[in-house]
Amino acid sequence: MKSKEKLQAAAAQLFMEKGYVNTTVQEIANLAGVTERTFFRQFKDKSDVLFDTNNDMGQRVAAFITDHVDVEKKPLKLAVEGFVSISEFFEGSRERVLARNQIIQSNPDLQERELLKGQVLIASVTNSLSAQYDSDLSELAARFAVEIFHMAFMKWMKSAEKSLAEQLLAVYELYENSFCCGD
Amino acid sequence: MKSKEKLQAAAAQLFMEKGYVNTTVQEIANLAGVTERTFFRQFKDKSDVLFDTNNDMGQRVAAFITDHVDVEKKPLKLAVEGFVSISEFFEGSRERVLARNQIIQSNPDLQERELLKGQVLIASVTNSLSAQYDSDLSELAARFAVEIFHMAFMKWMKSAEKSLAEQLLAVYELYENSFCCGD
DNA sequence: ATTCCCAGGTCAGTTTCTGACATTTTTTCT
DNA sequence: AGAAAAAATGTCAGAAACTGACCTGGGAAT
Repeated sequence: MKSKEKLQAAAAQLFMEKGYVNTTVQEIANLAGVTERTFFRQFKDKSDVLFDTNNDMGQRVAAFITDHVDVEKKPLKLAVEGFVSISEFFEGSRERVLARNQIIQSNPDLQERELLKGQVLIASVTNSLSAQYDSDLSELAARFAVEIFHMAFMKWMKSAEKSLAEQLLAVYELYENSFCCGD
Repeated sequence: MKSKEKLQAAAAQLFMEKGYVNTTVQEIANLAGVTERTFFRQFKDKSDVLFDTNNDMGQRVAAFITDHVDVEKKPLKLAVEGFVSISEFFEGSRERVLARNQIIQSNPDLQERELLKGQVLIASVTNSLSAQYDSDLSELAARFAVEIFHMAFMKWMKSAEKSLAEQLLAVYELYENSFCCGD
């Protein structure tokens, strides 16, 4: 087990036990059996330990989009389908996702970081869309799609009744039924 | 001049002169003629000095929305009009806004904080919309409206050719023409 | 005038984060 | 295998961000 993973595991455990603010980087490092200094070599700051920096999700959604080019289809629809395509990835780890989200919601710093991740996601999706669509249109669609995902994700976490994919489609349909065509 | 304002002025000056990361809270406090301690009494952290906490903008947009209830009108349209209604507020201080934005774009921490402000904005708009519309629909419209504002704002900063209001309507029309009706 | 209040000062301490350099561990090359 | 190179981690010193506890002076209220 690499030290990075050990640190992530240790952090997750301690954040759950005593909360984010009450656990010090010292403690995380100790529990992981390494030095505080190597924590800061692996992660740019304390909050970083909770976030994937590699934008896995963005890559996957972008891949789906580039694999399903279809000039007939509206960009937002395509982007939302991209998110649907990765949604089952979350279904298996509902527990972990919920726990992680609880930690994040407990602290403004973490919320901010989560939002920044959203920006990276937008950039990925924008980029993959812009191979087929106008640049502004791509960005707008990407932003809307990420917001739809965000809402669906929140609803999915609040209640287990629907799958994430279903929530995504539900929000998308809410949009289609209520926003489109005229004022 | 209250110490809070002196600190804000000092911070703005120093951030411009030497950049955000290179200026210390010490220096800001010194230039403002107060102690480091009182800086942290006025602002929760270093970045806080750049942000209005009172959500002025959200209040104004929300006020417009509640003043212009119209069951015929789609919520997104109404929300966008809310943003249009406050857009002239920015026109007068383009210089300041640009300078401030340059500082913010120079540092991830500041970008994150700006994004959190966006969430507060979303909450305000959602709240004002939900007096007339379904709760989920209100949130979705608020999110989309804020994204439209965000894009328009960026374009407005990049070039002075169009007013912010014009950019807003341009982005909104891009949405109307390209997203609506069918897949 | 006396009390009270409160913005600000003082100080000591914790925590986060970085730079510089030493040491260990792993990989690569022959 | 064994030397050389490279990557990871340790050590240490220190700056900067932030907090808690307590003190102080001067203005507002009664």
